[in-house]
Amino acid sequence: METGALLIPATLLQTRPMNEAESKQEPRGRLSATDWELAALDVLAANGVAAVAVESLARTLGVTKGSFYWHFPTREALLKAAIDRWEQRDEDQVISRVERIAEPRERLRELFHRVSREVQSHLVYAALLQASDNALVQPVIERISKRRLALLTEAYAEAGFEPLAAKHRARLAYTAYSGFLQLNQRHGMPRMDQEEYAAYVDHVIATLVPA
Amino acid sequence: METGALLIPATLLQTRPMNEAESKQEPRGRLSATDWELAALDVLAANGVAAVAVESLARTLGVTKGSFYWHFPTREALLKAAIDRWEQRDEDQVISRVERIAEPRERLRELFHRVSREVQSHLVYAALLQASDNALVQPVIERISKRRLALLTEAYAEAGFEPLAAKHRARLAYTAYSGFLQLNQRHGMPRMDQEEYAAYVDHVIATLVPA
DNA sequence: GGCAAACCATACGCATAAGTATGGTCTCTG
DNA sequence: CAGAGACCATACTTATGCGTATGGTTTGCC
Repeated sequence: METGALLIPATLLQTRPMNEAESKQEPRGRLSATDWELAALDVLAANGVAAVAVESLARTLGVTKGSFYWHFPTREALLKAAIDRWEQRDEDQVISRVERIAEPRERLRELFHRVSREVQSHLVYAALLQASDNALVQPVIERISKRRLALLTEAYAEAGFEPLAAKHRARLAYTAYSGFLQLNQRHGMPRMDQEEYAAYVDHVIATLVPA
Repeated sequence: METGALLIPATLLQTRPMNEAESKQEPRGRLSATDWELAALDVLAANGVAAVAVESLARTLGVTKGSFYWHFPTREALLKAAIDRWEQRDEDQVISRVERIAEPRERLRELFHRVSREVQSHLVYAALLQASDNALVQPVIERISKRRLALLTEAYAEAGFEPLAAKHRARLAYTAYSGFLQLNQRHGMPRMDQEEYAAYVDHVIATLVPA
């Protein structure tokens, strides 16, 4: 049903062909709405919601505002389009991918590992969390939280937890996840290296997933 | 151990005498720098860092900008003063208070309970976390994170954890804490009622603190 | 090759919020 | 009770960033 590497957003891995001098001005002919959305996701992941500004984006795309307002009526529209794209492309695929695993404990372990594998792929989510007071992103992260929480809760329930205990453990796991994102991306806490990080993930799994 | 009153910042509980019509304009004579700092902490807790604006603050204090710029050279100065006040008043007291408990497991449990007792008292910290990209608050939350993480790590180590395991468990506990703040204050996730919340805290303690 | 439509540049308007300049009023103290 | 310093109001200036108006250039297509 799905193809392999779709888990990781193209924008985050720079899969998009880096044809001309990508650093700044890259005058690759005309632009489409999609180009703007991808660029928006890039700066969203790198610098947060507030950094998604039309004049700034236009500069990095080698054009001016005039271009932008042909493709989008407003900045909000771009933000919404970009977030929608991200949400459907990444979010839905993580869910559907993990949901297929029958054994609940294995499903949980896989979920934790997936989340940990490519931290980069969660920069957008971290940025959205950070800007959750924004009227546009608030419903998004609320929706995503509900969905992921439900996934976790069900897995724990299937793994033998009492309904309430499953709910609590799911909440614990999910808050640990988003707290980790918040404290590691772009600030705070001493950054971990690769093996320390792997060891940490193992510890989390050992602690939060029943043997 | 119900000394909890000191835990909760005065600003959050409105301990300050509510002499005249506090809702809006409250013309209580002249103002001091401290008044501005307390008011700043109020809106900081209620509406985040961005909401700490001088004209807005002036309105709620019943004065104009002219007053503000007599007490402070800049908005940043106010923010720094307010955060400093909060950090020293609240943060130091939680630490020093909990550090006195000799038994490590009891110390951990007390820490979790303290944190959970008055969610209100952590609105400021949640607001700071949210604005951690701000150049002023970034070092603050970094400093606080290090301190709290060290406290947790030491407690786990004393409780018999291997050094690395203690570090990991501490990180897990701390990220769960800040993730919880992030997802509950002012957005996201369905709000919990009182008893569900208490049950959740118990679950967290049972899961993260060794028996 | 010429005309629409798609795409873009330039030059504005406008709102917000910080910060400045200047002069007023209160209050304490000698 | 008078003057000095503390406190505040009013009226600016300035910077940023969204959005608009208008016209220019490119591209697909007959």
